Amino acid sequence: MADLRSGCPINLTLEVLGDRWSLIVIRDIMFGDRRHFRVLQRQSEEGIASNVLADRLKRLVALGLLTRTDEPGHKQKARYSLTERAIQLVPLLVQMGAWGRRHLPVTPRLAIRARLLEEGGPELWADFMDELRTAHLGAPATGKPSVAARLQAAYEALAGQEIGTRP
Amino acid sequence: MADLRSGCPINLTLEVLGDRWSLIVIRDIMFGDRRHFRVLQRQSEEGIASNVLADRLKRLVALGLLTRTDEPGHKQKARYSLTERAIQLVPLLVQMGAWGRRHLPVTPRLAIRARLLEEGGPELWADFMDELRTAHLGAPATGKPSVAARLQAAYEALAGQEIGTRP
DNA sequence: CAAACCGCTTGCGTTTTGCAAGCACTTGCT
DNA sequence: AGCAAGTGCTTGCAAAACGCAAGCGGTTTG
Repeated sequence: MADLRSGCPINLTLEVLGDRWSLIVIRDIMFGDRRHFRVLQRQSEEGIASNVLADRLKRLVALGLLTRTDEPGHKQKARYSLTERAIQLVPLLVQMGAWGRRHLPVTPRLAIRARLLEEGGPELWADFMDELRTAHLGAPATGKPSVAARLQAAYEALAGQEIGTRP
Repeated sequence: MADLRSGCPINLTLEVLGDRWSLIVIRDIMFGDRRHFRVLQRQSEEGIASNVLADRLKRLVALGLLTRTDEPGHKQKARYSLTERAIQLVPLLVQMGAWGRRHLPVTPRLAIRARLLEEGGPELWADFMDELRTAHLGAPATGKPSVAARLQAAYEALAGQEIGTRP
């Protein structure tokens, strides 16, 4: 992040996240709880190439959006976690989901989480961010019912329906 | 937009806007009221190349985010306007500005608009969107005090201060 | 002890980007 | 009338990024 084009907030955000893959990686770690390289690569809906994934992980760690730690009890397993910085991207990702859902040809199965988060409003986002803090930063649990679990349940319910409704 | 990687709302938004220049162009049209090619190119803070600008304008028109019309009374002048789709990007751009302002090395002069919009909240965004509708879609004016003017005034006030405060 | 798995690298062809120059045309000035 | 300035955009070319497939040195598992 040496040569910056300008100090405009929107531009700077674009310089950090304005490519086709960085936010995909963050999305999968955040909403899919995919914390390991192979999982991020192979369970990716979009099919990210391993060299690109490696590059993005390195870059996001360097930018302070992810941290890389060794998995305890497994010498070569690397575990990626979100930083506070990345967790604060939740409202941005929600807005991206909201806009995409309104204006682009989304599939219902993949849009359900976006819809729930959008409808939940800022309070739900804050709960979800707190949950991410316990999962990724080791913050104490709040004891509230899990937002992630609700999102996942809705997703699976729709994935089940889909067998009957789409070929 | 033929071959899509997946139907996830975030991914689709990224496929449309996930590059280093598309949102810069929209930002300049939206907040800087730059509606012509040469102005977009030469008054760009970030220095966009003319071929990239041409490509992005074409692409954004094709995607339904901009419209291109001939300027009345000037045969070769083209005027770019935001569509409703693009106007609905306001909340997303506000979130991008908010995140960038918190986490990246912004310059105060360029961050002031982001700050005002962020602090104004959804009501201010809605007013601003209505204003964009009158400016770009020919919607009737609301008669409310102009948000764009307030943003511009704040920007200029800070640009004035800056002469004394930064070399 | 072999097979599966781990994060990641390498090689290579294709696509996108960035930079500078320029083009056909219109407008404004004198 | 004539000419400079301005209009949106194109072209040529080098550099960087991307996408794909294969594979590598190590670890863990059965």
